[in-house]
Amino acid sequence: MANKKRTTLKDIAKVLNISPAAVSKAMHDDSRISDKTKKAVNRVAKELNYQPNHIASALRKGKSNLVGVIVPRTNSNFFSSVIENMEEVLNKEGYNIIITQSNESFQKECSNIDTLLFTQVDGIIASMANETVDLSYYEKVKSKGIPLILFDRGENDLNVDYVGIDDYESSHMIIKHLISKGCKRIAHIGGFRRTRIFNNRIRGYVDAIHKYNLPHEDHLLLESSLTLEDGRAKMKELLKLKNPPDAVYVAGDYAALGALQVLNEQKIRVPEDICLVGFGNEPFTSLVSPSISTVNQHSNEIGKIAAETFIKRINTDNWTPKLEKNILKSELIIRSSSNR
Amino acid sequence: MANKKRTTLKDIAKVLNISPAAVSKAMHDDSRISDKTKKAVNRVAKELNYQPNHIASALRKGKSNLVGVIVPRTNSNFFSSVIENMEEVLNKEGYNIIITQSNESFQKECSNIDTLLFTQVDGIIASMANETVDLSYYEKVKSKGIPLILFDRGENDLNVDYVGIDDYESSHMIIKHLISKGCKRIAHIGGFRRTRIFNNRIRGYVDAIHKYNLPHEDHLLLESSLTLEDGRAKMKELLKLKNPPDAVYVAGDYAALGALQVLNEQKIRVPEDICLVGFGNEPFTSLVSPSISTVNQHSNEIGKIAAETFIKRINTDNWTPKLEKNILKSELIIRSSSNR
DNA sequence: TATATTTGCTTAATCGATTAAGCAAATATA
DNA sequence: TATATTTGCTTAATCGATTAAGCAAATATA
Repeated sequence: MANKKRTTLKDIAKVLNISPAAVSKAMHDDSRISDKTKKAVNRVAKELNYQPNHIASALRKGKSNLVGVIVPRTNSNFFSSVIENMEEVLNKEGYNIIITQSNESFQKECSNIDTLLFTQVDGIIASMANETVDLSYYEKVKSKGIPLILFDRGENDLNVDYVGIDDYESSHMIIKHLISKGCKRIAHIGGFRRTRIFNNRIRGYVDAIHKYNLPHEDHLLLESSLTLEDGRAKMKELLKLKNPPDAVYVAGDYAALGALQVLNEQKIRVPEDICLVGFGNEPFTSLVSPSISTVNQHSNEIGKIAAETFIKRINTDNWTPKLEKNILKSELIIRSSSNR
Repeated sequence: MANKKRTTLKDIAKVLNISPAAVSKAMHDDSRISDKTKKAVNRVAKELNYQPNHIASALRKGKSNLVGVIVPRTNSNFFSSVIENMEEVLNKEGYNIIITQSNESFQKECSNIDTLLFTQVDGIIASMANETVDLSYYEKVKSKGIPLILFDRGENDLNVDYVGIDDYESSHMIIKHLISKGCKRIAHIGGFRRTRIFNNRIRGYVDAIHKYNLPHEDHLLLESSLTLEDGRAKMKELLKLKNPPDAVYVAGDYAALGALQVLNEQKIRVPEDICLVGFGNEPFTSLVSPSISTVNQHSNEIGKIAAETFIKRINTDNWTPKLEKNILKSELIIRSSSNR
């Protein structure tokens, strides 16, 4: 293979008979370098096909221009869209991202953090695994003094910047919508209470139910892992009640799909007999029949804001303890499953 | 924030009153360093919470231990699963990966390649965008002398290592299956011929049709972008034929879903009136009704082999022109849409 | 006992790019 | 004209880890 050595600043300097330092400054458009020299440097750089050695510059400047990203899984419309938008902002600022997946495993998440720190990333943007309760690894990131930004699955105790949607308010929006469709007994298949976002959805559900004077019964509120399978199981539980609900609000789209499958199998008409609303706007929600009403979490905005928050942090030397908590409004997408 | 400087080899050396060189060697278990010193070094390293500066070592050794990955999009079960398996192999060997998405855009793909080269990756593992015809950017990677491995969407002209499934044979398998279900007029909604994998599926379809003496008519073979929308359009075209097919083999799952929607809308029974088979085993194929028969591409194996091929290449100094072409057997998953 | 080898380290250079400090020539200002 | 400032560079050190070369002491071999 062509193993010709790469061109360095020194090579350019030699051609022009100036110092490497002058070349470096010319490349960075330093005001103390003449236009003539700058032009010559750029010309020779192009001729020799110069590509800066990013590693050398990283070592000298003490920063890698890499941002680590940790997500539960990339294989989800929400996360991949967040990443895409994050990337756009960060690339523009000269940063590249290293994406890692935790697969919802706490252990994998910890090892990802170690990997990213080892790679000397300049910051970490993360959404936590469902399993994660112990925050010591994130404390480790904080103690390194590099920016840590959480999104979607954040943890308030950590005291770091956060971007996400207003889960509490989203629940209100859903309940209000279901009531407008004439629903009188609304059940909630929620996520695990220990995860903040799911806890907020549950609180929102309970408060909205009270606000509108609907029956709030313990067996109408179930906690779930929100997998498709568990969505099926929880829907079956609800159908076995002697007084089943006329609407079900599920805190995740996969579980909502499971619920829908059970309803279809049992020939219960959706939305005529039971209205169904999911959460997350996964693409399949519009593909199944009936299509599932769900909540759009503005993944593009979240990605963009998370990236911008990072940029802001990295550019302020004087660490300000003021945190950015960006809570976005979500959007209810009404489809067949609740549109009666 | 705690901005205490990171511990370096020098710090450890100072504590033990030996040279940084000795510390470095002790860390790497050099045979010329005494056990006593090694133990002491490890003890102090732990005490001072030493983390090696990856960047400094990368600069000195001329390698970054980063592998660049380019995929059309991470938001697909196939690609995210490939990446997951690749990561596992590479992490074990001390490599980290930088994932980038081309979003099926040739231009984005080129800029991703530039980004990765700029980041000094030690190699690139890629699956090409649909748009990509011009290979000059990949030639650039080759000319840098770093390993380039392609998977799934590869291009034979490039003369690089490749991992994928046997698309030609997969088509045969599908046609054979459909014939076993009594189908007599089998249509194919294929991808763009310029992409090798789709061309192979088309060739496999045509040859199998001939082999089994089925009618091979031009209007039964359509070329498509394989999006959901185009799947719908092409299915409508097929239904307008005066002699419509009794089975449709679609070269991608999203397009297959589009086709299914049209069939459902027009009250054509699947599989009774028309059998449907997709390609790729995207999760939703098992979720829609009827569930869609499809082809599993062994994403885990592909990821593993691609990573292993990279490791093999990076560890052989003497460049051997012998290429690895790994063609895996695929697996047909028979579901309701073709099981009559 | 005399020489050869091995052990366990040190010294100094290196990977490229960057930057603080400084210097001479050119230009501006008093 | 004398001094101050600006311009356009150079010199040398630096970011940490690594490694070739080498040296003295310890050990092995003849």
